[in-house]
Amino acid sequence: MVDRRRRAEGANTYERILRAAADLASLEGLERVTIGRLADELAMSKSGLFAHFGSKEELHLAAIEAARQRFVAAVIEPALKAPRGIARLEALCQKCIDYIAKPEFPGGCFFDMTRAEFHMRPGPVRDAIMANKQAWRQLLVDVANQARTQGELASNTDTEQLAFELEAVLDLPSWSVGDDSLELELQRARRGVDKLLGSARTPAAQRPPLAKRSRQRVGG
Amino acid sequence: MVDRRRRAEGANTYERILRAAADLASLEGLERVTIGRLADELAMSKSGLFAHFGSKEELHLAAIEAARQRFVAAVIEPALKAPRGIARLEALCQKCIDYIAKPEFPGGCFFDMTRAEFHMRPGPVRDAIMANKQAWRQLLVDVANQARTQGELASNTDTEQLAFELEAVLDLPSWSVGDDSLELELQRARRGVDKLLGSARTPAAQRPPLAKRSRQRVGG
DNA sequence: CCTACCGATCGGTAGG
DNA sequence: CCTACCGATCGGTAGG
Repeated sequence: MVDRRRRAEGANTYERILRAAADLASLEGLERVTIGRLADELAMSKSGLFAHFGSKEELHLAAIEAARQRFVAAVIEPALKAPRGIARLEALCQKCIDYIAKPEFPGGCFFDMTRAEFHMRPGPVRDAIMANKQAWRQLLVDVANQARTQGELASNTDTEQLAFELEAVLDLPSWSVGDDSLELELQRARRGVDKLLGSARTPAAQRPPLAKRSRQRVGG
Repeated sequence: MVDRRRRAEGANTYERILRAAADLASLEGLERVTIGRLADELAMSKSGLFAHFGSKEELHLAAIEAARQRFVAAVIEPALKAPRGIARLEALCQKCIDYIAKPEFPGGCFFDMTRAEFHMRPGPVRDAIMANKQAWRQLLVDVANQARTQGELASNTDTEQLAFELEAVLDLPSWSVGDDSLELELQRARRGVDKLLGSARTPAAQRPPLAKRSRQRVGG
């Protein structure tokens, strides 16, 4: 039964370890992703688990890479189906909110959590986390620039400022995961995104607000 | 020399422990504020330090209370010197940015860090951290309500939405403390605050933007 | 405030 | 992938 399920999920041990590691990191931070706790959770011996990695730091780096792939699959790939420009920028924001609403990681956003934990701890782990957050910011800037070039955002739009503001409202609800306030905070994030895009949008590029749409079409 | 300095700072052992605990928590999280590390840093024995508290959880709770007092002294008390309403709301935002720019805590905001760390870990520590964050949000709402009542914010302003958006842009620069991007992120936060207050402000309540003022008068 | 100590857990290794 | 083990550190206690 267990063997069948494992085969059906196509998850080998290495992948199962990294999934459990990223999930646990989103709940309590990478610091608490210890070899002993993971081994217990996966019903393995410590050394059996550890043998997949050269060190705890290598386990952390592998968990970050696994989390990156999950974020890309949950947020970026679906949003890239939307046409270039304002529709794609909106889709990125919507998918990012969905990714917290129906948590890909049980504790909220893996990268918000680990950035908080490691931002003052120099080393490869910090660098990998920060590189992912910077790539996300840059993606927002790039897609906003496309929208501006296409005439969907006002020509004087400061797209780096806009990306900062979008990231700010998209990040905040992470800390309400597991709390009664989550739905309200997510709705405020949706409205915040709408306000930011609405005020930068040119009249020709008006669309119904995110906060009032129950589902968004992202097909391209 | 050391004795003289201690007396001059008026810091007894208990206060010194809690200051070091909150500082370290802002850098690496409360999890890493261990009795052994604190004792080393303060040149005390583990048990001598531990004797001030009933448990590690009590130490954590005391550190949170000490951090609250430092936040109040650094941000809230100075801002409350500004007159009620929009000036006070602006002063709260400015002082909150200053509190990251010239860090009261070496790792950025103690409460941003510990909220990330504990939001999914039920218990008194989580509750105390969340209560502080909620009180800050509610203060923003209350002061915004005063501004609206005084006719400085448009009568249809959703002050809970505004407080969410202000908190979002004020929180984000915390994660750039210790990074080259800090100054730029702080400037974006200032501009974000200006945009939010500017678009909610009534024409009668226009003021020069935060982002362009080198210093703000907060006297009442 | 100290020394001395407890069992549990940490990251990691030896050897298979 | 396992058992068995290492020294270091954890939170906490005994006794002064």
